Amino acid sequence: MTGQAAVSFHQRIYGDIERRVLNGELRPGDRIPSEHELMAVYGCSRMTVSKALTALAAAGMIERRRRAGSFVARPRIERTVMEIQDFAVEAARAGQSYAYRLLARRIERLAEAEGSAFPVPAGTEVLRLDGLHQIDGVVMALERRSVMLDAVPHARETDFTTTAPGRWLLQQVPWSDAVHVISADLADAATARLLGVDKGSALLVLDRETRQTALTITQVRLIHPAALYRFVGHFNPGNG
Amino acid sequence: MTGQAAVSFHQRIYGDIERRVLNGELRPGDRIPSEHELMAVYGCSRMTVSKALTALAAAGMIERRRRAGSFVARPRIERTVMEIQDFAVEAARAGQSYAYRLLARRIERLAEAEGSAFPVPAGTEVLRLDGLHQIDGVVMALERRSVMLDAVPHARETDFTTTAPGRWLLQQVPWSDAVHVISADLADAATARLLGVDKGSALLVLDRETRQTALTITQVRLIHPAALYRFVGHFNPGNG
DNA sequence: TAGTGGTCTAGACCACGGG
DNA sequence: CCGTGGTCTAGACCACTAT
Repeated sequence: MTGQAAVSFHQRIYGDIERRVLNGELRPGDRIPSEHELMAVYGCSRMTVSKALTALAAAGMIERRRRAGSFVARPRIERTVMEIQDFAVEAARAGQSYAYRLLARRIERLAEAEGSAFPVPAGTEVLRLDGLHQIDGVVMALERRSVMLDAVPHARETDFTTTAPGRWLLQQVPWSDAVHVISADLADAATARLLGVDKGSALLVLDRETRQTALTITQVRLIHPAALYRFVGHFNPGNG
Repeated sequence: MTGQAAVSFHQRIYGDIERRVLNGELRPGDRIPSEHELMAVYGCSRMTVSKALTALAAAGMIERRRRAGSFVARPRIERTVMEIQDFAVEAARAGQSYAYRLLARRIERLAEAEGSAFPVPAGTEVLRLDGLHQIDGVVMALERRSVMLDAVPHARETDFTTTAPGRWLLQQVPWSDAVHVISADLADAATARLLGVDKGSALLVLDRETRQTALTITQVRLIHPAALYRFVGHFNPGNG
C-alpha cells in the first residue's frame, strides 16, 4: 500500500492543499478537513497526514488548533513586509490616528507594456489609484497603484475614497506572492508638495508587484519621506 | 517512556542541535550523528529523531544526504539578504571586476553606548573599518563597519586591505542572525566625494547588526548611490 | 464530554549513493 | 555492498478546548 508515484504520500497531500489555497478555493480562515477525514480521503495512516499538515503549518500556510481543527492562515507577506507598511496597524499600535485620502482615480487601457521595471501585458484594463497615507495628519507615504481589472474585477465598483486599496486587495486575492524593490530618490516639486517636504529631499521608495500564479494583480509604488520612514527586517538562519 | 518535560522529545533534539550550531560547536559542513546514533543517545524511536532532523532540514539549518548523513548547512542569511550585497558574487556573475579598497582602520574602546540605532555595551574594544566596494572601477558602496573584538578576536591580526570584511566574518562566525534597517539619505560633501557622486544626491543606506546569541558581532552601514543600487526581494507565503 | 491535534512507538520496506 | 535517510503503518496515550 506504499504509494510511490514519484512523489511521496505526504507530499501529495501537502501539494493538494497548497494548490487549493493558492487557487483561492480555500481562503484564509477556511477549515481544512481533519486528520481523520484526510486519512479516509487518501487512504493512508494518520502519521502521514499529520506530516503533511505539520509541514504546512511550519510553512505558515495553515494554523492548527486543538479541538478546533486546521485553518488556512493569513498570508505570510502580511506578517512580514506588509507589517511595516500597514499604516493603519502601526498607527493603532502607537495610539495615533490614521487616514487614507484618495487623490486620483481613473481607468486606463494599456496600449504598451509598462515602462516600469515590471512587464505588464498590453491591452490590460487598469485602475489607477493615487492616495496619501497620513498618521496624525502627517503624510507618511504617497501611494501610486495600478490594479489589473481582469484579475480583480470587483475593484471597478469599489469605493476607495477613504479605504486604502492595499488591505482591500489582500482580502480579495489572498495568498499572492510579491516582488519588492527598494530604492532611494530625490523629491521633485510635485512629489515634495504632496508629501509636505522640501524639493530635493531624500525619499525611500518601495515598488511591489503582487502576483497570483503568474497573473499580475497589482503594482504599487510607496514613496516615503526618508526622514519619517525606514524599513526594518529581522533575519536569522532558522526562519528567514 | 513518553517523556513529557514541558517540551516534546523531537523539540528537545531539535533545540539541542540548533544550539550547538548557533554556539559554533558545530560548524557548516560538520556531520551530525545519524538517526540511529541519536536514537541511542536520546533513547527514543527513529521516527522521533527523524521528525527533529527533518524540521532542521526544512528550516535550512542542516542538509541531509542518503548514505552520507546529515550536515550543518551554510547560513541562510548568506543565501537571502547577503546574496544581494555580495558584490564579488554579483560582479563575477556579470563578468565584471570587483575590488575592495580599505580606507581606514583603527581600534577604539567604546566609552559610551553607540549613538546609532543599535545599543552596544560600553567599554567594548571595536575595530573600525571603512572601505569601498568597486565594480569595474565604479564605487557601488561605502562600507563603514565596526567589529566587536571580544566576539571576533582574530579580526585584530587580520589584513583587510584588500579582503572585504563581510565574507571573512561569515567564515569566522557562521550562523549568526541579523537585523537590517534600510533608509534613504542625501549625500554630504565627504560621502559624495568618496562615492563619486554629487553632493545632495540620493543615497540608499543599509544598516545591519549581526548577532550571535545576544552577543553583537559586527555592525555595518553600506551606503549606496541611489542611481546605482536597489534592493530586490522576493516574498511568497510559502518560504518568506 | 467528545473531537481535535500533539506526540510517540517498534517495527517495515525502499531508494540512494559512497566505499 | 550496506549504512543512510525517506517513507509508511496501525496502533497508543495525552493535552487542549470548543461546545
